[in-house]
Amino acid sequence: MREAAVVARHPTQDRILDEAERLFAHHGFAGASLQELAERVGLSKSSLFHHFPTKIELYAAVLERLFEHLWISIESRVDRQAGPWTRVGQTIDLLIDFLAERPTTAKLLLRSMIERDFEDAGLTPEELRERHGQYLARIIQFFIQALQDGTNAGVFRPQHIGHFIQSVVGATLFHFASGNFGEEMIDGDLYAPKNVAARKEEVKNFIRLGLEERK
Amino acid sequence: MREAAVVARHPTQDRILDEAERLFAHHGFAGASLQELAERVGLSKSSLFHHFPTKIELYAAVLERLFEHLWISIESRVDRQAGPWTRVGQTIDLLIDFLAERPTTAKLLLRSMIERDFEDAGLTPEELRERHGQYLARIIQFFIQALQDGTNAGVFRPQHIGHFIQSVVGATLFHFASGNFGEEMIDGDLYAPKNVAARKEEVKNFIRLGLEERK
DNA sequence: GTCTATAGGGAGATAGAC
DNA sequence: GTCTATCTCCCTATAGAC
Repeated sequence: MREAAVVARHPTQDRILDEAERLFAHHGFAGASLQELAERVGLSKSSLFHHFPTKIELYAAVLERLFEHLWISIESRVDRQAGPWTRVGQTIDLLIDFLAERPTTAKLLLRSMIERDFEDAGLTPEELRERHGQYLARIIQFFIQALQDGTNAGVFRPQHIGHFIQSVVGATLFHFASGNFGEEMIDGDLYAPKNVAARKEEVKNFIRLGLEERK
Repeated sequence: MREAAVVARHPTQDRILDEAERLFAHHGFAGASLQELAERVGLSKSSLFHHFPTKIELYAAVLERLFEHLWISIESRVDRQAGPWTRVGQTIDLLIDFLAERPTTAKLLLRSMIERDFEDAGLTPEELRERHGQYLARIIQFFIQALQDGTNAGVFRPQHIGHFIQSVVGATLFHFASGNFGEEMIDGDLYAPKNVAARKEEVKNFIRLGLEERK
């Protein structure tokens, strides 16, 4: 049985995961080279195989750590006793803070959703769910709960929760992964603190207008 | 000077482009194999090089055709004399129709925005802009114009247009590229006609709530 | 736990006949 | 315009010494 709490890792493994995260985000699973990874970490290529048995396992470990960190960040900092507005707003803030921390995070998360690398490598959906899917499911469930509480309390307009989450995820993940396109849209660095703050307000404002029960 | 209208192509080239579009969408630029492409088209691998000099040129041609078709679809069918609400709504409908037509389109467009394959291959930003950037710029400009007209007419709330477009693009492109994640969210096939229609209403409703000047 | 050496295959691209 | 044959390179992964 996999441990749900933070998995202890060897320091060398963490250095490998850090560099692998950057390479997979920039080049994708197929485009990332273990030779380049080894050089950046300062190891020989074959030493990588001592820590991770295959390339796809390394990729899975990168994603697992990422989803784990995101879940811990949200779970440990959102006030579960607060009202639905507060919980939704805090979750958005923490998600955006997480994406804004490193420019590789949003690209990697987006890739993991649109690509089929695991299926191509022969891993079953069940294996995937046990690895990183468990954290994603908890994050989504946490958000759904806040939305349902708000609807039940009559402060949120009733709506299709799934479509709403698709819009929120699209508006956050896509923005921070959008590269040159996004920089032209907002005419500046996506990751500059003032632009990150502006994005938070944009998304929360959109949520407020979209959710608010009209008086 | 590049011709702005539909570029005439050899039938074989179009068959290659059709299959290449699917392969690049599924596996990414690095992950797509020219061997597999040749087999699917029914040609030998080296025959591909008669029609397209390099893999990256083939990829560029796939994207150029895609952006060209999207631009033509919008440009030829949106009523430029209509009011801002109508133009914005029609553009959203046509964009979603375009994405919904084939399950590969949204993935490919999203990849082209988040990946750096062209830069990695040594193509300059200027070359890219001349190839498919020109169509993207026109589409965005068309949408911006409708938004500005609405704001000037006092029917749209003033706002940061760049951030707003990021939200709209995220809510549409991400949705249709989101694969298993999206299917779990809406509990069904993303491309089923009734779910496509529901997505149109969701996005337009979001836009209406977000743009409408409160009475 | 890290290394050197290498296996074994597939990649993109080219040469040249027809 | 399509083919077969081939080049060269880089890929993931393994073997085995230290």
